[in-house]
Amino acid sequence: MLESDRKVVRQALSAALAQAQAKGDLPVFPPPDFVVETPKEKSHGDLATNLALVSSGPSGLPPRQIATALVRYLERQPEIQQLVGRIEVAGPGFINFFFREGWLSRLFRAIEAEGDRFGCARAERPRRVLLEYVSANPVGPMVVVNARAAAVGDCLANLLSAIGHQVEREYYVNDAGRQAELFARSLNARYLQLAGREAPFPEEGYPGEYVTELAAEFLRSHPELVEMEESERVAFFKEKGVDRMVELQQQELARFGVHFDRWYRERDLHRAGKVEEALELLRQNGALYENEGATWFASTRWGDDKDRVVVKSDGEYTYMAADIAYHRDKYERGYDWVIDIWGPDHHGYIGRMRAAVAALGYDPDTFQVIILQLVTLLRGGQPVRMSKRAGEFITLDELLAEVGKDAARFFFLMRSPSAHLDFDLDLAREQSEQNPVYYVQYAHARIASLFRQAEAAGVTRPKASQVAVDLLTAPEETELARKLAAFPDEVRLAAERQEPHRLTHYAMEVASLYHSFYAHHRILGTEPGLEAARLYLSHATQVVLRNCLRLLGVGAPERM
RNA sequence: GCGCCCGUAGCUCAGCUGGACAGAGCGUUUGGCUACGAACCAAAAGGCCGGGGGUUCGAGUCCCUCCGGGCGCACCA
Repeated sequence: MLESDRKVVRQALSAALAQAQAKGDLPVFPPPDFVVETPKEKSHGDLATNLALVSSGPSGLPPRQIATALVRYLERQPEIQQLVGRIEVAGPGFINFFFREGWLSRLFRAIEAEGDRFGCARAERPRRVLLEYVSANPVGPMVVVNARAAAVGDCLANLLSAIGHQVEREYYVNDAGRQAELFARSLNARYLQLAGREAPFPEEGYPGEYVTELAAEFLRSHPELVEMEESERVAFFKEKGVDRMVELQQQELARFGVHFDRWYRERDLHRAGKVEEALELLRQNGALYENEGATWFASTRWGDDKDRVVVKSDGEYTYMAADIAYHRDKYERGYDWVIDIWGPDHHGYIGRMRAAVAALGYDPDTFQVIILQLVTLLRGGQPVRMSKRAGEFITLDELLAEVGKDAARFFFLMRSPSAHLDFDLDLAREQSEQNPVYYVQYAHARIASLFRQAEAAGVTRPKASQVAVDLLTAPEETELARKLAAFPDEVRLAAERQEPHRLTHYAMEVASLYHSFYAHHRILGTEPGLEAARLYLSHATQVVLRNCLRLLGVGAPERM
């Protein structure tokens, strides 16, 4: 049901309860939390509520008795009389609402009026959100787990925007740490080797082929580096080599349809003195102390398990020092909701970062971490073993070449972020016609084809206000329409709970209901009123599918 | 040892913050194209929701406990 209709019912219920209590038909108790939802079972009406059930405890009355009293007051309300044809008390004490046909007309008109915006909403309290995700070290190509983070983060950003928040997407580039140093030295070694010099490869360096390719690129563009001082050359690679890697990562993600508003460089954080600043602020807040030559952050005072070192005894900052400064900077830039997507190997990090946010004087509840579980690629039913350190892994580009952008994104978004994902490459590639993504896209393309056919026959889609919705009475028609009406709700739920996978499931349900409708009912060439109504239902389905796929970042093809 | 995630159909997973008979995709079996796309539809088989306690009118969902799997617990990033 449309959210606006649901709101009407919810308010009517609250009013009915208050009136029944005022008149003494029900004892006085504080209004409980209750839900107004679309029942799974269609014989239970268009909307149902558990108000009477949850009132049983506080009132001491049997649920059905409460429900009966509430219904008496509901039926007197003009808003309900207009909207609802029948109200029943069912099961243990549910109140079920059966809507008049007018709701379908309202759905069509809403879709006509809102078009591409159908499903979106204005937030009651819009927030400035900074969503940070992927943030892989700039030392190699995107790997599969980064791709999942990219898909999830991108979709989440779309969702939060859709419910009215102001969202910015950010990628944190760790270009100042040990990994960047190792990468530079690996690049340096390959460069010298290609130039015909003796050069030992660093012990924990990056052995991947891409490093050699990048070295070759530098040898062509900067042959003079051979004569440069070793430390100077490494510094050059740490700067330019990393920059080039970041560029390659940007291009790779762009091919996946993922774009960031900002690539935030850790390097800049250090150069602008923001790490010192942040630590100074912590010091002023009494959050730092010295012990055994190191500087510690007393994070336990803000709920962490143990205190953390921020400046090592050798004078170097820890990774965390920079990260504290980075998160402070996010707040300084004015965001009031900071969301990070991290891998499961970082979950032990949440407590200390939360503590840091609090110690800096910000509300830790505005800081949220989504832990995204890992991906296992399956080939021939067997996991594909990967090791970044050994230089053996499947890159995002390789995945795209194998299964395509739409299938990859859809697969990544099919599971809850907190669940491990098994990605079956054989299924995604060799049996691509079996993929859920094609099933959904097919429904969209099929509707596009229908309208091409209609156009050739000189039939045009009517205005929503002209559709005789009472002609849509078959179960395949009403069930489809009910599902379409739930779209704004689905978007809101997926956004509020940060669960993009709801959308892929919803899309499959809509596609399934449409295919069933299509198989059971002739559209073109039926009696004109019916033809128009079914065309409009098809149009509405297409709008919802397109909007849903756009939120997912998956294409909605006209032909396939 | 402590913390987090996960145990639901043969496989991979949903399950609307506690609701009305437990769902989907893949796989298996069977049927359906001389009108709009068969990348589709229809039907069937398949489950003590890991085990055991508890809270509740009501538990796959919340609490306790045990079992099994994954990942964390650095002056690494």
